[in-house]
Amino acid sequence: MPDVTDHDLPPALDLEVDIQRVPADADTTAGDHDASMEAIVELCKRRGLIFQSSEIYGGLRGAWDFGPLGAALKDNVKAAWKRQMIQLRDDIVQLDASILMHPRVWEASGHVEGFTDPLVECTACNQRWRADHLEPNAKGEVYCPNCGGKDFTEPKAFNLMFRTFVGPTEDTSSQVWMRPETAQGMFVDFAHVQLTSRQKIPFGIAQVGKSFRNEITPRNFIFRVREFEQMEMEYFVRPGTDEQWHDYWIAARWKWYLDHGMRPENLRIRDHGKEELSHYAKATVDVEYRFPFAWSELEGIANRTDFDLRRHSEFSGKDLSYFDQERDERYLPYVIEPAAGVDRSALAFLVDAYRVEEAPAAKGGTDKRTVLKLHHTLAPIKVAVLPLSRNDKLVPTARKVADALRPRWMIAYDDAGAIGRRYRRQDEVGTPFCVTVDFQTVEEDQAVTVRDRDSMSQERVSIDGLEAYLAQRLQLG
RNA sequence: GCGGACGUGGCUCAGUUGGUAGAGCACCACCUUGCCAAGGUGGGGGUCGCGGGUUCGAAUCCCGUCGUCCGCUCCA
Repeated sequence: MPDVTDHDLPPALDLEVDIQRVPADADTTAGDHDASMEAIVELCKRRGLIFQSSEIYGGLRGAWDFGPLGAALKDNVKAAWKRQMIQLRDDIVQLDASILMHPRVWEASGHVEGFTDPLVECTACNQRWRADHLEPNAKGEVYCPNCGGKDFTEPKAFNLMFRTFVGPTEDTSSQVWMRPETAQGMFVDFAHVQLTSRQKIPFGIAQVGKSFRNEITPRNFIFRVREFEQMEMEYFVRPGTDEQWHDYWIAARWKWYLDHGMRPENLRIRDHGKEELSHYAKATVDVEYRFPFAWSELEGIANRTDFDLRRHSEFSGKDLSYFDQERDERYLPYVIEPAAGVDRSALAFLVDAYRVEEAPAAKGGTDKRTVLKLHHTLAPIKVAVLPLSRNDKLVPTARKVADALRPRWMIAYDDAGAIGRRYRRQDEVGTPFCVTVDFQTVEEDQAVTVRDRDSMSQERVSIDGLEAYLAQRLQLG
């Protein structure tokens, strides 16, 4: 086998902040945090960002709806991910595979078997256990670790995948699964995408989409849910270069979170322990965020080896190996997979941006303001246009200013209530800039006041130059 | 799935021993030449998660169900 050349290896990445890497058994306790989960949930509900699914019917556990601003935030997270993963590179292409796939896909992937836990229940104390986790005693009898009872219900298979049926009959031949991860789409379509996009290894396929897992216990707001969205990328590399590429993607993903405003002290990389590794992985790290409830996973970055392509080759009978023309050799690529959760990332960005600060009050002294210091790229609304008061002189001009900016950014227009109150409203949902139209604007200078969310400083800017000014101040991309 | 707590207007809550719901904030309209929330006047909005039961009568008692939180189990 020829030597591995630089051509196959990842480029170096400059990191402004060193990666904080911790061992598998690192403490998960979150400690003090600026925002409580209660405060976040309350804000999301009150401002219509995120609320329970099917609320008028009592809600459905583990399912959440994203309202106008929440949907915009989530879109911005996904767009920021796709920008880094796809738009700014020429070695990664996008895929949008279907949620329903051939049932054999999930046999090959190991999900039919590996995602099924045999659960038994102790008839004495009703505690439930995984049958394969119960330890026999000296006599070889299986007993309940809780009460010592020896009578259990029959093992009941609990599969984390949702099941449904295609076509008019509901029998086993028409049964299909709803995907528990988007990754298999990239593996199953690997050869087709590689060929048609004329990519050479190393290269990647990226996908953003919904996945479904029938979690036993949805918990922590939108952190663990049954229907969720993933941002996954499968990067195919030459065996032997996989560990370098694994390190590269860990660094690249670390950088991405920081580039989008996440505070480094709330972020860390945790290695998986051996018993923690998935059935497909040779090595995995989690990108963890310090949520108010605990350090918890935002993203897993796994070295999946050639497990998936090998299994799909076996199960489908189709050769999924790659032929390297330069080397004149054929091999099954190894895969490095950064797989991030959209919903939990959005939650982490919200928590991280949430501040309660001292702010000057109108009648002297100070006052509290709640402000989401979201990165400009992620803010649902970029600019709010506010006439100083609702007034026949100011409103038409303010409307005109707002309409002129709309084609370029998400704009809010608000003329209800006191100006200070409206600033607070915009702070609360993270709008970076407020533009205020006053009497001086229409009577004298055709200029407006631009107020900065973070510093609360103000600057006078002519209407003619407003768009260019904002474009320069907004840090997007 | 088990155990515990809980579920009252958009939000946060109060509702005494069961007799047909209140507050603050928010919201809407008008007034206020007004730049960082909580001035004035007026106004809309809940039948008490949902279903059933007991009762002359239930937000208040009972059962079921859905949901939330904590712990266990499990897990991205």
